[in-house]
Amino acid sequence: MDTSILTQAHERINGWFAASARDLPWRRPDATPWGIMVSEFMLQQTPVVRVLPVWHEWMRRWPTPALLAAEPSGEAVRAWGRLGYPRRALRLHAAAQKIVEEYDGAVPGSPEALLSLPGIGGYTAAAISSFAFRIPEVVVDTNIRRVHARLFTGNALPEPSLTAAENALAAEVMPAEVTEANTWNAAVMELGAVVCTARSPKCADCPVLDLCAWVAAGKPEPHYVPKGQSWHGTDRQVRGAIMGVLRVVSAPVPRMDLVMSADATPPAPPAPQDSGSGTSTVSDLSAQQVNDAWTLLSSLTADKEQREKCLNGLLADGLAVETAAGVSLQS
DNA sequence: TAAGCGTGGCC
DNA sequence: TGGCCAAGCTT
Repeated sequence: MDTSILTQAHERINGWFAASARDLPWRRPDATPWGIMVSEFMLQQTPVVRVLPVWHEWMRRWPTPALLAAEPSGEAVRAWGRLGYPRRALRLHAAAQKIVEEYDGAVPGSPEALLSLPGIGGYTAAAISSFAFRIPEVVVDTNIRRVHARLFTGNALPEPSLTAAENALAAEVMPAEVTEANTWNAAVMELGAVVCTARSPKCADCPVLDLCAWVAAGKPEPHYVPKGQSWHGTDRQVRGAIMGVLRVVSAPVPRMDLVMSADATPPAPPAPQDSGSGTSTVSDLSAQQVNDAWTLLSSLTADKEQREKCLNGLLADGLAVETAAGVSLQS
């Protein structure tokens, strides 16, 4: 790698970040390691705009790992809302418990300790180390991989799955100086998120347009066809619809109601409990939400067998529990 | 290693 | 309209 190219890329991309980065709450000086960790969990496969309101609510409700750890995991799953991949909420809750038990309630600063927590893999461990503790780990996410693929390799897209070569390249192009390296991690990610996007990149706004190997090569097409995610009729769709019901009801739902909801004679939708004590957050949820979730579940073209399989999967994953009264989130 | 795992906005 | 895509992790 040409060192003068690298030096220019460092200066320009970090300069661009300083001038035009989005003002995100987990990037502010008052952001805590816990707040940054929560944001990293939520941002796994989920866009910033959808994370923002949920992150604020979590920080208001659970400003420390100990406060989250003290609640049932079902509360975390419920508060996860519609961010998707609710297992992340379960793992974040479990991670908070481990932080309390093994790290005295403080998010650990070492990449190795972070990696030992549930739901934290290579990317998230490096990201928390760099963003929260200013340890210049090599951060490699999908945005960074795409920027590297275009700017340095000359490809339209990164490889289908993370390769050793991509990791090596990411390490090679990191600035040597600590502060500059940490900024670089955030800056390249930001560039990929807002300028060097997957579809229709905004090259006119790019601070390294004239350095870009992909542009120099005439923007060749991707060297492979990305395989799309199917959705209609999948287990994921059914699981999501079941979770959608469980999130908005306050009482356990009989197993057979969940399994048979699409039949010719669907059972009545479960009604929300009366608020009574006034302390339940569930009581704030409207009957409309319950009705919508139930309608969605009922509308799916899934047979009894698939519903049963999906429900059992959710129970096996710990996203739901079953008692004599029926199925509910963990409480 | 590849498949499985939610959700909603965008073009 | 519908496939594509988003700060991945786990098995």
